[in-house]
Amino acid sequence: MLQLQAIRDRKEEISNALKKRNIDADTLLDTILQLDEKRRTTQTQLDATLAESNKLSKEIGMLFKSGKAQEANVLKAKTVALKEASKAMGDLLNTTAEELQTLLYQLPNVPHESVPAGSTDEDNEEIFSEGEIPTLTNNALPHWELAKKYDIIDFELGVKIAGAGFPVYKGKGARLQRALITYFLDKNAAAGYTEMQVPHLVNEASGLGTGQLPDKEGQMYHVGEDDLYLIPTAEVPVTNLFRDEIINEKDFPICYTSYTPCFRREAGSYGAHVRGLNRLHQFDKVEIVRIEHPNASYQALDGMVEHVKSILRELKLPYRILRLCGGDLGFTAALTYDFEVFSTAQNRWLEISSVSNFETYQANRLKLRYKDEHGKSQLAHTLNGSSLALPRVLAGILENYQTEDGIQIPEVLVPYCGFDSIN
RNA sequence: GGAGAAAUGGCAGAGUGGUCGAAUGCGGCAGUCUUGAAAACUGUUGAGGGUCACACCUCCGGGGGUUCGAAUCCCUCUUUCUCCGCCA
Repeated sequence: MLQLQAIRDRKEEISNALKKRNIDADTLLDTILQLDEKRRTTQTQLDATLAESNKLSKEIGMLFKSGKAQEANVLKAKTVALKEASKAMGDLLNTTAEELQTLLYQLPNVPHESVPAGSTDEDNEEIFSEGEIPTLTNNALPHWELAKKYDIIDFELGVKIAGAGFPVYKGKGARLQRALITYFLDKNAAAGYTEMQVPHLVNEASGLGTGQLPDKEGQMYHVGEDDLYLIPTAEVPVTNLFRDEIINEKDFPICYTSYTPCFRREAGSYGAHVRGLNRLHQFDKVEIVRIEHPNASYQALDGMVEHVKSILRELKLPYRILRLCGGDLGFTAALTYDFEVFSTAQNRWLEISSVSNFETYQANRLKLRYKDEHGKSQLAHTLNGSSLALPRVLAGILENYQTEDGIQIPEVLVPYCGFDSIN
C-alpha cells in the first residue's frame, strides 16, 4: 500500500511511474486525495466536538463533587447536542476512512526506475545468463516421461487421492526432492539466513499484510470453517512475523529462510504448458526473506540475486535472469528479478525463482517500522525470493542430466541423496 | 467438545465510574561518578491522527452498548490459562 503522505507530496511522479504498469491512475489518485481531505476535515471537526464534550464532562464531575447538582444538570443538558453531533461525525469519519482504505488497496506499488516499460513477459529484459545448455540425444524425454520411465513421480496417483496438480513423489524421486530442500536450506543458512518453521495456514490479517488479500483472494485455498488460508508461499507467514512490530535499527538486516509447501489454486491455467511439474497446486519451495533499512534494500536485493546465482552455478544448470517489465511486475513489487532454468527437453525456459524488493509497500500494510536515529518511526523495506522452488528445478535436473544410462545426480547433491544416478 | 479464570505500555504488574495515557519494578536511552566498565545516583522512555509548531483527539485484546463521563459496568467475539474429555 502506498503511503498517503507520498501521494499528497508526489502525485504526478507516482502517476507517471504507474504508467509503466500501463495504468492510468489519475482518477483514482484524485479521488484518494479528495477522500483524504474529507477525512481530515471530518476528523478535525470531530476532535473539536469531543474536546468540548470532554471539557464539560470534567466540569460536571467537579460540580457534583462540590455538591452543586443543579449547575451540573444544566451542563448535562448541553452535552446532549454535542453527543449527537459527534456520533454523526464519527460515522462519517468511519465510512470515509473505509472508502479511502478500499481505494488505497487498489493502487499497486510504484515500479523502480530501472523497471523497463512493457506489457507482457516478452518485454522482460534479460540481464544475465550462465551455464551450458547440454546436447541431448535424439530420444531425450521431457521430465514427465522420465518420471514415468524411472517411476519417481506418479501424477495419476496424485489425481486419485487429491486431484490434478498434486503429484506423488516416489522412492529416489522423493529422496531427491528432500535432498534439494536440505541443500537449499544449508546454502541459505551459510549465507546468513536463519531457518524458520512457520504455519502453513494463515489468517486474513496476514493475507492483507503481504498483499494476497483483498485482490487475489481466488488464488489461495480458503478453509471456510476456520477462516484460514493455505499459504501460496512462505513469504506470507515469514514476513507477517513482523506485522505490527517496531524493530530496532541496529537489528537490520533481518534474514530468514523457510521451507514450506505452497498451495495455489491456479484457477484458469490449463493446457500443454502446465504438464508435469510445470504448474502445480501444491509444491515445495525454500524462501528467503529480508527486512532491511531503506538505504540498504537495493544492495540487499543484489546480494539475494548473487546468492541464487551461486546455487544454480553449483547445480550446473543453464539459467538466465530477467528484469520484469512494468506489465509483468507483481502488484506489490517495486522491482523483480526472475530466474529461469532452461528445460532442454521441452526447449523452453522455466521460472524457478522470483526475487523482489517491495520497498515500503508491504511494510505500510504490515505496520512494520523501525526507529530512526531521531527516535521517529519509519517504514522498513521488505524483500523476498525463492531459493529455490522445487518442482521446476527438479524438472530441469531430470531433463538436463538425462543420459542413455539414466539420470545423473548433480555432484553437490550426491552427499544429500546418497546415490549418484537414477536408472 | 464441557466447566471455570483471565486479557493493561518492550516485559512484569497496580488500577472497580471523574483529577488515568495509566502507579511501581525491570528493561531501553541520556547524564553524573570512573582511566574504562560495573555498581550507585539523576533524568528520560508507548502508538496513531492532527498542527508550521502548539493546542487538541483516539487507543488499556476486537466490536457494540449504558453514562454528562468507562481501563473500570453490560452484551458479544477472539485469544490465553486451569480442570475434565478426546488425541498425533
